[in-house]
Amino acid sequence: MTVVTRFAPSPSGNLHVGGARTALYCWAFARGRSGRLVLRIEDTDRKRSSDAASLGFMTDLDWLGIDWDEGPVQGDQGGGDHGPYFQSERLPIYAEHLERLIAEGKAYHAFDTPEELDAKRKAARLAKEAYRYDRAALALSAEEVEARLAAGEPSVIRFRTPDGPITIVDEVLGEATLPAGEVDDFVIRKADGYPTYHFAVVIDDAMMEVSHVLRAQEHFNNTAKHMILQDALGLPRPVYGHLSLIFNPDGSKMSKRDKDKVLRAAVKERGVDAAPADSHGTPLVEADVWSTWLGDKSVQLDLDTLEQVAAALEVSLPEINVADFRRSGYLPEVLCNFLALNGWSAGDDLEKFDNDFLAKNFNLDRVQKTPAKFDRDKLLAFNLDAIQEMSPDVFHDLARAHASEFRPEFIARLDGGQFRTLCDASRERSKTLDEPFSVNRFLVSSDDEIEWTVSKPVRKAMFKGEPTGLELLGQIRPVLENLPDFDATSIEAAITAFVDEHAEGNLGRIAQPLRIAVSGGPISPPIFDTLAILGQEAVLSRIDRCLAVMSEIAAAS
RNA sequence: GGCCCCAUCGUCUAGUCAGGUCCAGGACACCAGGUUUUCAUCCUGGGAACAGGGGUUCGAAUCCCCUUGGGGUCACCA
Repeated sequence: MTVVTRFAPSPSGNLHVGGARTALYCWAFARGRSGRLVLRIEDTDRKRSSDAASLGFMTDLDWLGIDWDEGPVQGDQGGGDHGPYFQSERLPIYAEHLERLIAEGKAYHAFDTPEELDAKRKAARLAKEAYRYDRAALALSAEEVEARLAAGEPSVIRFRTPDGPITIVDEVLGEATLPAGEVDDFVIRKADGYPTYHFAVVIDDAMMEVSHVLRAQEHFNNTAKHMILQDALGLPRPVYGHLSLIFNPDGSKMSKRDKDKVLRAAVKERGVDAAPADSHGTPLVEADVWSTWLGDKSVQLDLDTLEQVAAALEVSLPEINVADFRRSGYLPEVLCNFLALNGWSAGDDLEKFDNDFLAKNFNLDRVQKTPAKFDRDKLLAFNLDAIQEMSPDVFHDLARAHASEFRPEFIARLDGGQFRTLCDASRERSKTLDEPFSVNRFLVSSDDEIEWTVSKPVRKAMFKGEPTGLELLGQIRPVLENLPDFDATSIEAAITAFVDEHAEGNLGRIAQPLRIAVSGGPISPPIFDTLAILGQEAVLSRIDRCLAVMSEIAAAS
């Protein structure tokens, strides 16, 4: 039997890490068994689905290195004999099965209004009972159903759940039996004519010849519904494996809310009283929306707005979606490795592996039953390790591609040689592809944008010692000015000679004042590289301004 | 709350299915030293868990029961 797995996202929102892990497991399971991976878009909720989201999912899967054999066509992948792969295009297929169920008395029309159902649900909740549909529609006579249908009254179709307990068989969690009455007569076609998830998924899995369904644990109980539906329709049953969820370190669910939460906290802490404005001067968020968002934790900003505000305020939002990790400079193979490790292990203390290895070794036996908490620190450590193992050439190329997409100001400001120097100087100290840029923004600032605050390390570097750092800075300026070649090697030679003569060979005495002068703070790549990247003109100009500012401070104190 | 599932260091996990080789191993994080022109990296060392209680057994992290804790679900969302 050919192994066929499927990844079936609903195209609302973005691909988050949990979904990515599911996709990765589906991919690995199929690849390791010479099987196929089907990508199916579950867009039966017309209000929430969008083409942009579908495209986004495919882009993210591509980036992760998860390719699909059947599904929407993108690049050279997709297509297949079991399409269409968008559920919204499969309505005639569902209709056929629906008619059969009704004809056989296994499904029926129901006319309950949402309001009526809501009221019953509330009553159930009040009575501390699980809500179950009361089969009110079953009391209707055939004639009455006909008449109401003919009158165009809105209705849904419900599945008539057979009596008796249902045993779910799952390769990860084992068997579980739901007592009789646990599953009620659930809706299989909505009033708008679209099938519900349960109905579409069962038919599509069968028609697409899916042999193994690996999906999130939130679907575990749904499996009972799917099984009785398969029985009623006479469809084959795939093997199921339910995957535990991925949580934040604090145990909360990972979701976009986390971004709202972080931004809201930052805004409150800094006392920002109005939304920042865009380049045209109009606020990114209208005043009233802004204040309700600030005051009400249940209110969320849309993702684009949220990110624009965060960017304007220089707040870094937690990564939730695959795209976030990409922008933060994580490597796709590292993300995959780490994701695979959250819920599966290779055994024998083996932690580092690539997708190839995963495909060859992934199995359901070693899938963890417990939910995992997502530890960004460990991911970061993995990313660092991967970067340190890269050749300088590879790192440079990846960093350049990253900068072209997310840090264009560095591409614009630095010439090829300077960019290369930055990469070489940053590789072994960078945990992400973004770090050479995020921590070195002073490299692309204009010279007069540099500001100095007299923090403790600055005070120590500038005003302590004999002579003081400030004095040394003044002395080294002409040395740098008179350098014919301003490359890292020449700078190093000059500074080393200077240090031998004026600072007892102690490089730190001058490196720190120089670093502060050109960057505004005590942190930068190695000082020779930093100066070479900036170029002579910028270095001299920044030293001059620094000398002026610091002398004033020294005089005042 | 009903129903279902799960339970090893702070976190991800190895070991559990076939009980002894485990006074529980690895990784990240943490702590203490060291290297280093800052930051970061790097090196050395350290603390850190079988949720609790009952059984079964010569012997239990491993099997059984209870308690506790955690998760899922209870939509015309998927």
